[in-house]
Amino acid sequence: MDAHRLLIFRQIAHSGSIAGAARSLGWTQPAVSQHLRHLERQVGMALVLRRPRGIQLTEAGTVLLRHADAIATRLHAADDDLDALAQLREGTVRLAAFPSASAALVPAAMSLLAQRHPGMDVRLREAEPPEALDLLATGEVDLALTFTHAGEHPADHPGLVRVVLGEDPVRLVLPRSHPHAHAAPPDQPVNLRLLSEERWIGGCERCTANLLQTCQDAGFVPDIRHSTDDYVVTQALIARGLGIGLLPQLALDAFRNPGVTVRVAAKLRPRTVHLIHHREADHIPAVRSAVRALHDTVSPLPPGSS
Amino acid sequence: MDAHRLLIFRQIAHSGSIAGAARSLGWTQPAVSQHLRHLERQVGMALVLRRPRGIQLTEAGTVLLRHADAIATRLHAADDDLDALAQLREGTVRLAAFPSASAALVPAAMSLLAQRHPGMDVRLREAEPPEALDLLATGEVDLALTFTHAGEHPADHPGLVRVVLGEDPVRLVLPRSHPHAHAAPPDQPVNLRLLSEERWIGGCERCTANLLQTCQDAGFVPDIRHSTDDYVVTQALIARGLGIGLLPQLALDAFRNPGVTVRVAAKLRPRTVHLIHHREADHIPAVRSAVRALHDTVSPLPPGSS
DNA sequence: ATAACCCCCAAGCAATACTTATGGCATGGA
DNA sequence: TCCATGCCATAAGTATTGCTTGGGGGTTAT
Repeated sequence: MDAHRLLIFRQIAHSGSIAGAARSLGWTQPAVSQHLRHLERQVGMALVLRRPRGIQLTEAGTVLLRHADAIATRLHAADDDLDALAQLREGTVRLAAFPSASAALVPAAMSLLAQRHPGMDVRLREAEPPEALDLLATGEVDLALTFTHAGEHPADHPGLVRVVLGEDPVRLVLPRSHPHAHAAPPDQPVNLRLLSEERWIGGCERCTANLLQTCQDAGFVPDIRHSTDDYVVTQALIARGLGIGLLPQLALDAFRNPGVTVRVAAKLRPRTVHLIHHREADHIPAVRSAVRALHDTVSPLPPGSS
Repeated sequence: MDAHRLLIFRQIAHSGSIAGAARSLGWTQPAVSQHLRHLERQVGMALVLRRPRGIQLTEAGTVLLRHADAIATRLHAADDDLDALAQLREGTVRLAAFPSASAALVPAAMSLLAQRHPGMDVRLREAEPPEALDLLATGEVDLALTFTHAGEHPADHPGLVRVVLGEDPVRLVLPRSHPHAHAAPPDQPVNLRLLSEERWIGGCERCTANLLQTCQDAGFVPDIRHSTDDYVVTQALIARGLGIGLLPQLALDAFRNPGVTVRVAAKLRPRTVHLIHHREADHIPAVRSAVRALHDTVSPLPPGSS
């Protein structure tokens, strides 16, 4: 059964004549006539009676018209649904992000997105970068927020595109009572070398690797006493004087223990935050708008553009 | 929304890859690939993600697939319905017939039809020939049984086909006690001239016209005392000796009053029974089968053929 | 009677649909 | 590691399809 011809037949049935259908289709009459003839040959039965003032449906034609109407309705429904997705009255984005971004960056972006497109549905899943990549590769999420530290070159998956969303500076975190906490103006970098005898707190696997690399650049090997990938725990330990550590600005934006002081330090290289998505993301409205919202959250529009 | 491409997309979605869809369609891979590209361009969104081992649906693709499946189901349902009509597991025929045919011929044909195609639905409407033609012309019935007397040439409507179904002999009907009722062997024609002084009973308008013509051929003008188009009434009148008349064999097959005798007579010309249908009737299975059944009822198959 | 409205058929041209040919990329086994 | 195999895409050529043009027949209304 040829769906296209079925819809032409529907036009014929509704307009009551072949010529009428041709008019409403913007065609000539023989064009429609030929389609009808082919359709009737295919089904092996007459679908209409040709009468002087137009056509009249046979029983088979009546039966077929019902189906044709149902199909036309479905096609319109499909158009409407796709239109809703295109105009972002609906649409889902599934996003995987690492913890500190999930806490600080993503909520802001989601809020911006909800404001722009109230009908959209954003779903966040917290995941460390390697897992986030897997989720993206298996299609469980549409977007992944990851980070790399300086010198790290990211593992790439086929079919995925990586764009730099921004830089996340790494800060030195000290107890409020620490001698270096207020030794100089807040914006003057601390020399890490002076902290080589401190007890340090490591973070996640890759953060700890970064800590080791940074200290090596500064000329010493840190004495890592504790390890946690939870920046609340890290700050709690620091506030109690159990060690000092490095934390990215995103984590500090998300949470700040009043018992700690944050300082910039020499040799601290920022980590890079990446946004990863499918090659086709530009052509998926919901994903595209989410990407835009994330970008706009990281680098807000210059003043004057509403 | 292009229904054809939508169904191709459905194949892609179900087979999980463009190449797979091409295989199941018997096409080459680029053919399917191009259709998908055109569809995606039309809807303005990506419908699938191209991944190394095949494709994966986007949100829009998932939405579209539901509609595509619904449409495919409808198309199959349409095929099934038409198939039922083609094979006469279903189907309706609306038939208009004049009274004596309705009583004698049509029930036999309907019974034959029911035996051949138990699922069929035949609907009879009794109507005199002129009305039957109108019903056919306005599409209220599919078939009309009419008759014409000798010399009458039938009014033709455009788009309708008239075929001769058979001849219906006209008989002389006398009271059982009438002098001519048994005056000679039953198959010897009576000379109408001998009945010129009788009282006659007329039938319907056209039957009465035929009576007048017949008598004129025989050389007299009949004395018509009563008129009825009901052959039961006619026979009741005759049985009571209130007149004599002419009746077609079909009417006598349908009903025979024991008080009358039927004779053949010279100059009596049979009436012709016509079957009228649309030009397209051959291509409407239900109508075609009804036409066949009527023919087979009038001229039964020669012995030896089941 | 002529105009207007149906419908059909046949032939020609233009758009579309499919094939062939080729290349890139990812995976899995020798 | 390299090659074989699977997926996909693009470009160009051909073949089919689809629509138009230009006939003609028929019925109805002015």
